[in-house]
Amino acid sequence: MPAIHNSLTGRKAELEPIKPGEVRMYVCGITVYDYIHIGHARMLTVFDLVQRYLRASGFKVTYVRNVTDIDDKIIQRAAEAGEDWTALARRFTAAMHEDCALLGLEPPDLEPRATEYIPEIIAMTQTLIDKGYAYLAANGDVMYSVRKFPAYGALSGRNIDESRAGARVQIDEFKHDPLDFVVWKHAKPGEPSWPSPWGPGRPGWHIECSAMSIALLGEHFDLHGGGMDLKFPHHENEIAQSCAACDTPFVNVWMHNGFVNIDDEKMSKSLGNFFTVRDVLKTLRDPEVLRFFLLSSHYRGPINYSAALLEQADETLAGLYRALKGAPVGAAGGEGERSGYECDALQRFDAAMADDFNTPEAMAVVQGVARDLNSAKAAGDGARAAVAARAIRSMGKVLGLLHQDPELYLKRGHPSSGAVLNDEQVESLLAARRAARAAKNFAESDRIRETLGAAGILLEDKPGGVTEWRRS
RNA sequence: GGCUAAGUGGCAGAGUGGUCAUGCAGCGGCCUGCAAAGCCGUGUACGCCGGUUCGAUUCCGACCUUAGCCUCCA
Repeated sequence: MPAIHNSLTGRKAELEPIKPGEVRMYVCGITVYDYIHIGHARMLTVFDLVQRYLRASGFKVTYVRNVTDIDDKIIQRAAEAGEDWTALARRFTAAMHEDCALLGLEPPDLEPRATEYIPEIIAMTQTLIDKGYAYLAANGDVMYSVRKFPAYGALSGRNIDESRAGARVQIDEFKHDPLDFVVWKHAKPGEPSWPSPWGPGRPGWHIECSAMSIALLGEHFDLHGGGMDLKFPHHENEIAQSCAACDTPFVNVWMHNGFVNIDDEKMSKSLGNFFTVRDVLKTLRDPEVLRFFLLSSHYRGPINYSAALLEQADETLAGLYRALKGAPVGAAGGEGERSGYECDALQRFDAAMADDFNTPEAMAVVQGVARDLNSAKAAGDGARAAVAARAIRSMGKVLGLLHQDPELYLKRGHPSSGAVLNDEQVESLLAARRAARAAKNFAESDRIRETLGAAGILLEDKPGGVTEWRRS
């Protein structure tokens, strides 16, 4: 059983699914008012990994990741752009899906949109009012009365009496208590709205996740994830709503991924250190570099983003593909019994992953096998190489990495180096160099190598007069 | 002010009460016409101060520093 750090208890514990063999998980997805940024990419990648690993471990997984398609920012952006808010939300949902596909993310099993769950949201709001947890404020909003829920603060570990609400927040005169939050927002003139018992309005942010997760996964499910910053107040509020409405424990394990920082500072639009996935991908040889980078540190810690670090990730990943290149596939003993060597490697990999998704440690296992693969190749031991390559591929599959054809991967140019020469031009220069080398005209062959090198083409002379090449 | 993380070698980043993380970069060697790639070898790393211990980077306590949350936010 994998052990997972639970934000609710602050400790690591073995996963105990409510239904044996089955994991139901909900992750707070994207509010679609803009293109996704690398912070989103980390969250999406982390939970894609969680989902993949749990499946690889034999669990039946139901992975729900919502789309928030009604929200203040969407309305605001649409107004600014003179675009219909539904059109804007649809446009950025499609863009998000494109980016997710590039990042190699498996689609969630279910992807509910807030606007499709208005009846459920209204019903849940009514239940909260009926049970005395929510009230209709004088301004027409339905508010949640935080003081009515004794467990409030359990997830974020805060005592509500010690919070200095009001010190930095404008106190809303319509709230009975400064901590109270909006469940249902009444519509201002011209705003999108749905009819409700409290007049036309729209859901608050927190209620949508409560309603959608319960509608799709039931009142009590296994795992709930999201970014660190959602712990408070979003997830705290979700717990307050769901537990109050259903009188159930709601979620067993809460997972929160760390942030992507820029120069050790939080990425934000106001600081101007904001990177969209689209822009970052333009600077990379392959989107896989970003996934590799994001998984090369543990999901709960912060990760610092910079072009230099991505460069390092590119080099390391390329090294893995270099090892895989030319490794025999399904050679002697290929598809049969796993050797002791392979079992050992896979076990160490699995132990790392089962320990709260320790991807850095898991990747160190992959590196070790890659070294053995290189040794086997150098020794001409095809059988050993095939076994190692197969182990790397199966570990890579769990990580969502190393699934590409090494040859094609390595010949793909790095955008910054500029693809000056096409494959044919490279081949013809290589033919000329081969002739020069055969004639022992090394001055000429070195000149050609330099020409190629200047164009970002790296050569490797192999035994038997064969020269392999790749782009830097 | 409250709460929560974290401080590891040039860089990134795991982990552990007492031989090894791992990768990138560096250095030496092998290989190569020379390279490249690869392999082998190589670096008195664990914020500071105390304590526990035969022994602490790892446990405990104080301190310093940094980041995040406390307001929309992955």
